[in-house]
Amino acid sequence: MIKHELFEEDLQELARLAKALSHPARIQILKYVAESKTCISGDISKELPLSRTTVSQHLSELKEAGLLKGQVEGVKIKYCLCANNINRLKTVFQGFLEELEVNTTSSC
Amino acid sequence: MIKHELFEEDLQELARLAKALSHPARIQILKYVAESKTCISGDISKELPLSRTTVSQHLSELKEAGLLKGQVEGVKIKYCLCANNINRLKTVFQGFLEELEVNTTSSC
DNA sequence: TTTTTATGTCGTATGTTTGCGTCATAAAAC
DNA sequence: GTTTTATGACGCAAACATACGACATAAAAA
Repeated sequence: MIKHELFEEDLQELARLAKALSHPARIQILKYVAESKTCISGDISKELPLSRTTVSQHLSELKEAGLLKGQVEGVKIKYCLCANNINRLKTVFQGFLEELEVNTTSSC
Repeated sequence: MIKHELFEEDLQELARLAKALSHPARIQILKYVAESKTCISGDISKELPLSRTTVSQHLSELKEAGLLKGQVEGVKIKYCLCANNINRLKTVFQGFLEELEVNTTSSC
């Protein structure tokens, strides 16, 4: 009995994406990968005030959400944004934010 | 030792807002309040596949995040979007999404 | 071939979220 | 004044998230 499934799929998708962004470490990772060309896993860990293990877990979550991909390069792993899903993220969020905008009549 | 506080305040703010949107019930509530003029607490509960108590808790979380306000009207409580903070939400998210957009060179 | 380096996985502790029933309260209807 | 209606607050259980040390693995360097 997973209550999430009782909601419309588009609500679930937006909620899943929002959840991926719901921790400052994951946002910092996404920003860092976006702005750096290198984006090696080890470099990411060094940027954050968390243990390497914990960062690795946050990386997995972002991979799970489809926002990142990792490519093996010898011993190292090069992470990069997954353009398709980042674009999907934008579409979904912008659509939602516009829906909220339209009726600012019911606001206070 | 709250690890969240080790991150920059702008990352924390975005994460807090994303967390408020990280459950389909809360997204449905925001959409419903945005599109309906009435937005009585009881009506909201009836729209969702959750108990009234649980919906009330989600409403509190949205209030806590500043996205909603409730005005007492006799026995009933009328909910409405909080325009200021909804706009803040838009600014913050759009800024973030643009940052990700700029360097799609480092993508795959 | 041994050691070092980069990384993921596992187990576990602690903390947070979700979901709901029961209770309390206060306005409105009777 | 009693009952009904609408609602939040409290307390609890189950599920999930966060954080990390210890271990495993596999490429590269020595």
